Amino acid sequence: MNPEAFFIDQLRRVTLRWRTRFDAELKAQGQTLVRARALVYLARRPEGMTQRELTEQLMVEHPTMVRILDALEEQGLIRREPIEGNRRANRLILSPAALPMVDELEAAFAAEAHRVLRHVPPDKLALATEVLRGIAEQLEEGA
Amino acid sequence: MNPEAFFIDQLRRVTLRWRTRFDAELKAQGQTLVRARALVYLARRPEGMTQRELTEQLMVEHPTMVRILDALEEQGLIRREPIEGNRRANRLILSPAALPMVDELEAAFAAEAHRVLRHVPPDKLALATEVLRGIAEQLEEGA
DNA sequence: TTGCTATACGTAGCAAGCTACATATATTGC
DNA sequence: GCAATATATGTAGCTTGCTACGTATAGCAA
Repeated sequence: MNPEAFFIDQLRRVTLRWRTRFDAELKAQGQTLVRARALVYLARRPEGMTQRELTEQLMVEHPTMVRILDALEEQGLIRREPIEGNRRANRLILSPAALPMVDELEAAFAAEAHRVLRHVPPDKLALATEVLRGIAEQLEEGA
Repeated sequence: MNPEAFFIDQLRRVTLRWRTRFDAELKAQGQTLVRARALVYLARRPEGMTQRELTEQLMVEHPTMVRILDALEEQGLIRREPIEGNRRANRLILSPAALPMVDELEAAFAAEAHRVLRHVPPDKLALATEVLRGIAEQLEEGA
């Protein structure tokens, strides 16, 4: 296998394994990786944000977001609130009940990330990150 | 966001964007990224292999593989052949009709990979690959 | 040989990606 | 002001991941 193909294989491998591991860890709390990410991003913005903004930050397509939010709303962790003066957008607000869970999720995420990445020297991690960021931009330019 | 979290975000971003792009390119041929990968691996082994072997090579779980193979069999590109002396395993065989498509797919994959990765210097790509491989192993050890 | 365990494949059902299409509301340009 | 366009959200339906469970066959050990 050529180096480019092998790189792509490893990418897929790590991304999926990470998701699987984290989903398994969160299962007890009834959460998943993406839903946890959504909650964490929302917690950083107490004044709330629209679905569109959250969709961009999480880098998913909007139908995916709709379902994530449906699930979180069902769990009583967020609500979609009408925005005065803008009847097509919603403001997403974290329920007070969600705050302790968000702290737990954030801690679990950081701990797990560190457990998985602890053997990677910081300079190599930085370089790999930079390579990935460059590729992502290349992909998003459509080029 | 801390460097570890940012790294993980970039990982997900690149992996998904790559899959989306490649799926879109293959749509005209009625194929997808995983199915193409399956065909390419099978083409490298004219004597065929069992589902278990292919499952390991593609790094998916076996129910995922079952569905991929169902689709490919439906398209007439492969067949599951009984193995003499082993009544539980199947030998997967590529149909002769699939060979030209496999060549196309392999060429498309290589071309697209190169288009996306051409701006990454080989030494950096190698380093990033090595980082990813290390992380994957860490993840697979369960540690 | 008989029964336990391991292996190979399959089915069911869920989550999370995606595209394509639908609906309602804003915005903009004439 | 009205028509055309753009934006925000939602729905439908597909693929690909996964886990959990089912079934048949192989292998091994008492």
